[in-house]
Amino acid sequence: MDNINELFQDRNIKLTSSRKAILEVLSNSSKPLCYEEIKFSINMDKATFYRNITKFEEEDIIDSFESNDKKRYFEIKKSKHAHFICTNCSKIECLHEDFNYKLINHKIENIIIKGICPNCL
Amino acid sequence: MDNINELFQDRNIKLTSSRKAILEVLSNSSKPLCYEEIKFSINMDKATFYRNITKFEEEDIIDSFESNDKKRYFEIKKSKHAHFICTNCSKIECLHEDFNYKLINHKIENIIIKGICPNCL
DNA sequence: CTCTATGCAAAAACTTTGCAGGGAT
DNA sequence: ATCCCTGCAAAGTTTTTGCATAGAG
Repeated sequence: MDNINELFQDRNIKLTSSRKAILEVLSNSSKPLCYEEIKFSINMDKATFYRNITKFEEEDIIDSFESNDKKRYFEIKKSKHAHFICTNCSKIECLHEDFNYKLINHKIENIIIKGICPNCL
Repeated sequence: MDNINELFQDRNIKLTSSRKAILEVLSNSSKPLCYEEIKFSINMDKATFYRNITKFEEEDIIDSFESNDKKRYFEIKKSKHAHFICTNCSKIECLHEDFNYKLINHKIENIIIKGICPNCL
């Protein structure tokens, strides 16, 4: 994401420094992040954080999924890809392979594969 | 599952009526169930329930996954299949199609696809 | 100026843990 | 008799809500 401001144009959402901060952290990260991790970089109340996250999801700016550690992880919406979550070490991998999934009449938003990662095997 | 008692043989786990009850409810169900739903059929403390669920997972008797409603859903371990979870109505579908997923060096335990189901589309 | 966003504190929702007593083998 | 299981109550974790104030457009 070169210009976060673009995301706020044409959307029913106000540009605040909290929101900018969240999106900056997420777009500088190569992997999905949870509240704790984002909070580490920026100072923001958790209520504000989650309210903004909700807004971002409504506006189709980010995706989220629950990981093995019960936390929700967030990432900027980009080309659809699956996530592999290790149920042993909780590491999250982004999988860019093609999964050949065809679900007629379903809209697929998110694919999560849980299992044991190479390291833990 | 024709004989639940078989599951307890050869396993480091005692056959108690609580455990039998959980497995009976799960094996009579065509879909994954959460604590609330199982609790509806049988009377058992939630601590006991979750402790037994943990044991069952350790012993590879059941599988679980988190759904859209933040609850954990359980089912007797059977042929590997994916679950589709509707992020709108939270309905869970078991998908028996082949997904053609090949993840070298990973052990796949669970595949969850989130999106919008035909009904909600 | 108006309407939405923010921070704080408290609540909510699901799951886990401590502890004393009960049950399986 | 031993060790694991159970129920109750209380705590834990992540996320959500209410309310008064601050800030964006």
